Amino acid sequence: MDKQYYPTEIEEKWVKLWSERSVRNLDSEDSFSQVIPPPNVTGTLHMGHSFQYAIMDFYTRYHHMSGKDSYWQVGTDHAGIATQMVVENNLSKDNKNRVDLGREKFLEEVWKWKGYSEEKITSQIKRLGSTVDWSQYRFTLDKGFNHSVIKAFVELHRKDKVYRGYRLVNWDPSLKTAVSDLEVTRQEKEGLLWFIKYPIEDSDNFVTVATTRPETMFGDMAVAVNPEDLRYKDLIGKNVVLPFVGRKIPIIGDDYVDMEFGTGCLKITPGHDFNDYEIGKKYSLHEIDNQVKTSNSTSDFQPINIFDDDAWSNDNVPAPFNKLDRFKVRKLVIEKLTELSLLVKEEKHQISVPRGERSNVVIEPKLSHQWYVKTSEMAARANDAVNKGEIKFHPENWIKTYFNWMDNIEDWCISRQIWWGHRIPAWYDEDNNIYVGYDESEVRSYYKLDNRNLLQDEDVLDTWFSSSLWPFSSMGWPNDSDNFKKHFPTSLLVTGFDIIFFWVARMMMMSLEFTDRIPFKDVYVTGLIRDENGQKMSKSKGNVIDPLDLIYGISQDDLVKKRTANLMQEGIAEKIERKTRNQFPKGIESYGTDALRMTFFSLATHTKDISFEMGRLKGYRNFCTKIWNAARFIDGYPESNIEFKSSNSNDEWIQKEFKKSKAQIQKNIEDYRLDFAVNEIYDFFWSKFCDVYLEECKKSGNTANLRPLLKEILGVLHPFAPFITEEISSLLFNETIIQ
RNA sequence: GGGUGAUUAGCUCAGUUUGGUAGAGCAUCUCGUUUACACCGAGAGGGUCGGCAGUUCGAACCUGUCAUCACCCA
Repeated sequence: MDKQYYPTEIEEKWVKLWSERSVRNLDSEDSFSQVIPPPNVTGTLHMGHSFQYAIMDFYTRYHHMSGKDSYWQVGTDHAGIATQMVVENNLSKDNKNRVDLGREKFLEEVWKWKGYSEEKITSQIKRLGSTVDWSQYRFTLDKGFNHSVIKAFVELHRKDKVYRGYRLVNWDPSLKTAVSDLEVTRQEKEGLLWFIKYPIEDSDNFVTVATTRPETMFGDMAVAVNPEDLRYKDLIGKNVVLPFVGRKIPIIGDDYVDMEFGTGCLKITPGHDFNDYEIGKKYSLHEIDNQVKTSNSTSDFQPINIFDDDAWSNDNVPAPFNKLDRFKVRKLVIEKLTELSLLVKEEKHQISVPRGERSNVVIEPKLSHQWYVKTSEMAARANDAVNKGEIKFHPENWIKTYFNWMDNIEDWCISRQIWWGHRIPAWYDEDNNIYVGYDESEVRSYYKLDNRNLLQDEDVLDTWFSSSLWPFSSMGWPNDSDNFKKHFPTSLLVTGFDIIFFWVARMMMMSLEFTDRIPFKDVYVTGLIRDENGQKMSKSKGNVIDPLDLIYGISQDDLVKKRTANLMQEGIAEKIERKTRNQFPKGIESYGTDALRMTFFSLATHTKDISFEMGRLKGYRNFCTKIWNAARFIDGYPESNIEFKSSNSNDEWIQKEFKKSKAQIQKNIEDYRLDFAVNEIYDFFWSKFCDVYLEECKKSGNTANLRPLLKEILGVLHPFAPFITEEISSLLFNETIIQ
């Protein structure tokens, strides 16, 4: 044995072994199972993935060693919007774009990219020593998956739980697709509130409305005031004349209006604001002959849309304001209102700007036809399972976050106007009648259609729709596969708190809907890995650490190169370089996978922000060396008992301590407290086994129990540090720990 | 506006259903190269546990309140 432990070569040997065969106890009837949260095929894996996979691998190995058939479902996610964006960006470097290529050619390009990314990702998962079952690998857009997604959609539709609706959606004007509420992030910002005078019909008076979005005035269909508001009470029922447009719009009274805000007069733009939409619907606002009317019949409601798909003004907007980008429209509106002396003032105002999670472009609420999942009934069922304790969150506290969202859940918009994804199995005839089915011929027979022309919906499904089927679909559902029968529902789900809504909740709803069973029993919610200052790791902050660089080490120059390559923003490279050179004067040393794993375990506390700090890693690297050297020392005493036989007080003491530690570790593992568990094994091994027991053995010469004891300890240590324990086991005992 | 969480040693963090002497890793200091290990050993320093008030024989922990920060939902 070398004097020091050099992990990388040894690890690669075991990586090869574990990735070529599945680590399973197929004969066992006892199941432990989990599914990997399938990583997006958008690129490579980061610290957060490694962190979670370390935990998943821990439990897979732990339960495997207890004799169960421990099954870890592996796979990747097609990640619709995200992946399509990556490929589009790559194409744009060659001055090509999606539309020119056409749907078919473009999809070929995406599949090519998928292959590239998938290979990187799988090799990374392997490199961490993850004991997934590679023979069962799935992709969320493979043929079988498509079958289950179509089935899910069609069944939901036939149960009246999926419907097509025409309403306001969050529209991303750069991606030109609808996105769900969850895919919109809000940014607090100092903005302006404009006060605009609208002339009252047949009068010389005005009402002044306050708005943060003057450019939408062309879509205004009413002015609302609070009926209790003495200032405006008498105006209710009168009309104002919309400047530039001449449209007459009513002044309505509704207690939704906050009298304190602005002037107490609210312009109502149902086509471009979610709240206004609700008010517009309530009064069934509709335009006839340049005059907006109210009615009692909801079907009359007809919002005015003033923007195209790219958020440029359309023909409902008069010249010179039409055919312009929305921000130019705003500028021009302010200019012209000023000229007409209709602008009273502008005031600083905190606004929250909605942006697309992926594109970072300002979201424009837009009227369109989209597909929706009815969620209320499904959510109630999922909540039931949580309330009954069938599904448990660890830490328990996340249950609050879960309910906070589930209790206010809205219908889920699942159609996306992109190309990469599961095409929606809906067809339309020339009269725009809708037919939903497995394929065109099934549709024709199901609806008993003549040979009328049918066109399939161009849109694809939200990625999270397919992800929500992952726990059962990845195991073969709707077919009754062996894996599905044996390992579903799964035992454990390890995932980040950031996707409780996106994913965890939706899996619960879908699983109960389609299998009548919960998808998993325990949900281990992890925090998010951040840098040593608690900052999110991101390319633009230049603080990203690649887990592989911690395993292998990296020179300062290479690290700088890596962090400054392909930056989106200009001029930050220098700052990043300075910071990086300062923080890593000698680059990053090689620490090995076991040290990284144990560092992750020690960080798996009940906190949501996890600062990754090199000191920890160093501590566990030292620990690995300690393990190695202890084994090397013991290797020097070949005379040995076969089993531990207590013959003096030192033996008795260590036996007692070991028993205590084992019990403590087991409890911690069952409680999902790997931070406690790894502390315990560290303390036992170093402070008790090495510092006390080993030293006593040296003094007394009673060394016959060292080998059997070490062997037992290696077993306990294995799920924490699989590589070094296997290596020592094979060197000293000529056998492997994991069979 | 509603909700959640955080504030403990120079740094990063623990503090385990139920209050009882404040812990770890890294960093620092002293001594030590006696054959497992200097990625080591022996030892040391370092904390009014965010502030205030309360409950209690006793509070980092329970209650109230204030402050600062972070995140989520609208």
